[in-house]
Amino acid sequence: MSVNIYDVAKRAGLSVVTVSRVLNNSPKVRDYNRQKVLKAMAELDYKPNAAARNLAKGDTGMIGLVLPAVDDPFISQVLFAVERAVRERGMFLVTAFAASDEELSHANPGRMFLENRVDGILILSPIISEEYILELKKNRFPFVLLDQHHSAVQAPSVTVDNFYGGYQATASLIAGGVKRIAHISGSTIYESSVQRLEGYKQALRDYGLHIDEELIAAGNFSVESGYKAMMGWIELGKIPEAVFAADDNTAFGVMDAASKHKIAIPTELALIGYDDHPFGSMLHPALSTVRQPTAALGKQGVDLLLNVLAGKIKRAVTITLKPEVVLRETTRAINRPSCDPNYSVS
Amino acid sequence: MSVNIYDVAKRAGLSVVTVSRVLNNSPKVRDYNRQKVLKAMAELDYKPNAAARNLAKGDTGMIGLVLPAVDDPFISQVLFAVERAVRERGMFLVTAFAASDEELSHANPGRMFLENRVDGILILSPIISEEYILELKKNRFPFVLLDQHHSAVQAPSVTVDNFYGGYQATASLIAGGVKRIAHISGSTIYESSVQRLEGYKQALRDYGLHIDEELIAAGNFSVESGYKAMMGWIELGKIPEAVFAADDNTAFGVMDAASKHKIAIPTELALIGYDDHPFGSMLHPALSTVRQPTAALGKQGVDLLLNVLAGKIKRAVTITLKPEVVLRETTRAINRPSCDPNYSVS
DNA sequence: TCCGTCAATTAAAGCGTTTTAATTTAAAAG
DNA sequence: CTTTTAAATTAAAACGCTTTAATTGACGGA
Repeated sequence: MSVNIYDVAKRAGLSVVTVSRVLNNSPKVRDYNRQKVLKAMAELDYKPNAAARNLAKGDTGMIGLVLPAVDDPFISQVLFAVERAVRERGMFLVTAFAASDEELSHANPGRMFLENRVDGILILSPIISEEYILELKKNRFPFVLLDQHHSAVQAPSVTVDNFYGGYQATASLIAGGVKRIAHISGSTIYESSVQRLEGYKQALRDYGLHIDEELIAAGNFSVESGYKAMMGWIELGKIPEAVFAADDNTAFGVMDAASKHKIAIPTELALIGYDDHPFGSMLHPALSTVRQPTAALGKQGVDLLLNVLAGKIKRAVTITLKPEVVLRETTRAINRPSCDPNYSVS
Repeated sequence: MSVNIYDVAKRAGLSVVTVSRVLNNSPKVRDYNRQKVLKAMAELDYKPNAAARNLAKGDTGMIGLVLPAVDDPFISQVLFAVERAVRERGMFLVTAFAASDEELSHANPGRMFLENRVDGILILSPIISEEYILELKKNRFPFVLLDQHHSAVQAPSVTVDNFYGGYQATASLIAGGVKRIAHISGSTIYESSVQRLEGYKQALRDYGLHIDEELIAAGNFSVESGYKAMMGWIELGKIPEAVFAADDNTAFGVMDAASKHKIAIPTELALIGYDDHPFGSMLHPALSTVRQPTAALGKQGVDLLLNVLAGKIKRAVTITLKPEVVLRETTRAINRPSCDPNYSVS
């Protein structure tokens, strides 16, 4: 049916091993013969059979990525970075989305390693169950955790320092000369939310500012939660001078509420988000934010997994990356006149 | 090293074929024996080797998806739908993102079929080159086009009726009692943009409205392009009564500009976008839009490809799906008082 | 009791590669 | 010109499963 390595060998007048060597660009093939093989391949339109190669070599050349099925720029960016890194290493990416934790633990990712479909998996889902991770460990299936601290279980992982991000975001607000700084948190089931909140608190403490629990609202990484929190403060007549939102979505909600009540940003209200959502830079005023190293997260995650696969990793190493504050127009920078008309809104 | 089918057979006291039959749940295994096999598998923690199965069966159990690496809800939603459909059919999804057309044509997707990594591929990228498609056809590699009309090349595809969407969006604006309706198009290199524009024009014609070329702005599916277009009309003193934006991003830009100039939506300016971006429903006012059947697109795409793989498809069929107008607060519906204070902005 | 039939099982070949070990060829050294 | 060494090639086994064809076994009818 389809042309195989024997057909190529016959056409080239050489043995299959020579053909195989060319396929795996082994150095021990005379250049003259290599050309003959290449020519035969081209003439026959030969395509190596991946299954056969995998079987013989004992690996799959594929990496699995488990991630939540949510349309979020952070997730997307990491996904792109992982795919690119995997591709650049000559491998392929198999994606397994999980709508729920339940689905995640049992359906696809399970099959992915139960059927030996991939050489190893990366797990981006923040709500992966400990049980699932333990199962992977028990089965000695290679994996790396992305952006999650699983304190209970030792596992190789690449994370982003959310405490640092929260601290820096708050500090950059403080640097604008503002004192009553509110925070709208993300869902507290995520460790990242908790860390950002802690960073916020620590910054306030370090700069001698009061921590007002009434200015800490519980959000859930949604536009709506930001809108509601801000509306709550407005209705209470307790409008903060600045808001550190747990993510940009939340910040967009704050902007929406502020715009509705003619609260000028950043003169009356300074604002900073988190995640560097692409929309942020297009709004007027443009949203200050904390940019996560998504590209590095993806790339280093893949590298770490590859090292695990190569057996180069002894213990459960954790790589921690630092996010970066991006100041745009919703914050008042130190050197920026706070009443510059360019920064007033509508 | 790892436990294989022979180990299971030995443990169960049966032959490998019986074990294989159980694996493929063939009916011709006595239930008593099936239990023995299952028990042995569990005891030995047996995991079938996918490569070996693929080699023996002649397929890979994998579907490839080629798509652009852009963070866009439409893309994400189709991706989720495809992954789910693929998973539900017991297969796996291999994703290949392409940052550019160049990268798309030559790098990953090429390898995907050159190495027989997948049984077939779905192509979501709107800017796939004709050359690439022809190469797939020439190689008789099974594929299905998603959301793209490739008039030049006959190929099985699932598309969404953008003309219809543009027409309905415009018609819904007209139904609100508005006459001077502007349009901000998407990049005209996309057939979808052209179709939406044509639908818009046809609606104007059908309702006896004048087509004013000055009210047709060239956008590119970005917040910025919407902002600029709207600002352009404002500066020209030629503010339309309504805008049909080629996508929600563009509409967000329009809202931003309107808010900056205290133009009330929908009383002074009615607005409708396209794509049903999750943000749209969270804004105040909530954005009216055209929802694309992303779930159906993904699912039917997979089904069509599977039919192609099964050899059930004779000619290059094209399935066309219809989008759906979602009216929220930025449009004035017929039965809705156009001056209701709830709909005025800031 | 024997034979035929059907169902269930087994033996063996094959899927397309890689890889180890053995062999041939070429080149260099004596 | 022979021998030694290295380089390149070849033969054959292995990877783990599926599948075709052959075999065994059980059962009922004559």
